[in-house]
Amino acid sequence: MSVRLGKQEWVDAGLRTLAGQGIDAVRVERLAADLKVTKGSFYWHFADRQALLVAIVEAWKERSTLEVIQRVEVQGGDDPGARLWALMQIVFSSDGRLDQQVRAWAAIDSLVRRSRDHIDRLRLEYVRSHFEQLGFGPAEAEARARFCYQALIGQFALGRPVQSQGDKAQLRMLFEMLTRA
Amino acid sequence: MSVRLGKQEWVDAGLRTLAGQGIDAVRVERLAADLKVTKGSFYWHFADRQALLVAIVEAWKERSTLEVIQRVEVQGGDDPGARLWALMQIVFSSDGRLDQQVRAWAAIDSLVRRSRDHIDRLRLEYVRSHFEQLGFGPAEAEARARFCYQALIGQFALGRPVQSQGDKAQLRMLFEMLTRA
DNA sequence: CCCCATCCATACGCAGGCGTATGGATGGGT
DNA sequence: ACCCATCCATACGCCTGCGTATGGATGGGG
Repeated sequence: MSVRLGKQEWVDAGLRTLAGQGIDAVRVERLAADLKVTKGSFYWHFADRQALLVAIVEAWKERSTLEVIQRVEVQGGDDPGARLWALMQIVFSSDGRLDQQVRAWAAIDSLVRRSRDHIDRLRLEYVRSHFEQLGFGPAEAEARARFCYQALIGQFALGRPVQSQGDKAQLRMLFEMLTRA
Repeated sequence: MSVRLGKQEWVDAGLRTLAGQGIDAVRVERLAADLKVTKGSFYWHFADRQALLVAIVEAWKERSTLEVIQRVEVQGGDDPGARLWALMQIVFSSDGRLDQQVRAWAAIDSLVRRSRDHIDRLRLEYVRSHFEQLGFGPAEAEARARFCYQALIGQFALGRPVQSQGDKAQLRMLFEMLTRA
């Protein structure tokens, strides 16, 4: 045999399909074709399709936030302003298709909605802490963090990641607007 | 007979289902059950499912923007600042589920993507004109409008329309941040 | 060497959804 | 009264996808 599969490969394939085609394209026979096996393999690793969907949400929860935070901690340095700017640059130029499809899914499935809410709270708290370190009061930090995070998610939904030089200039304007007392 | 149906009823039912369950739940036999007819009716009015989907996108394009602009023109008054504030209040407290599902759909279907891009340009231009009337230069107005619009779309994706008094206070902070020189 | 655990292929029944074919029902015009 | 256009119901064939049952392949431990 070439390679035996584990649950992980199925979850990864599911995440790829979810990001590109939406949750409804995540079907076991389709993934099996992508992985060049039959669904006999799938039903060895999973009880049913729903079990895969749950595993996909869990994987999204684990990966979606931690990896960004880690990149920020590495690139950002000590200054909270610099860290916030690094965070915005990283996250505003990232893909976001997976995030968007998870959200569309959350609007339909209440289980996914709970996971999304949890992740949103984590991320918002992370952003909020930066504004707090910049000296803003509780209400101000909360509002600015929310606006910053909403603008990010909105950019995902608009389907236009920051790439051009003009986009970057606009992003800098946003940063300065958000950090100006 | 109770009432004979036209294309309009099917499109309306499609929009309702799209907003609540996503585009993949928009299936002709399902809508037929909702409308208490059989799909014999559907295939009288439409060539196939794809024709309905096209009609749904067109209906979204027509309704999604004009009705908001009309409400703003009525409520807003003459002052561009007041009109912008009215726009934000109206639109940030609206539902947004349809908008979100259209965007998730646009991420998959290139035809829908073109319609979405068109609508986004229209709305952005409308918001931008307000900032221009407030005295901001081209680049400033463009950037502020974009962030305002992104924050709105992001709120839709977060699934939390403005309702509480605290939400409203935060929205006011956003307004003042966006309109402050 | 062989046996058992692990992993996958094949084949089946079932359900849901698409599109078509055909026949009824209804109502307005003449 | 009749007829025709409009609209809908019913029934069918087809395909896709889920979940199950069963048997085959592979590889490591006794």
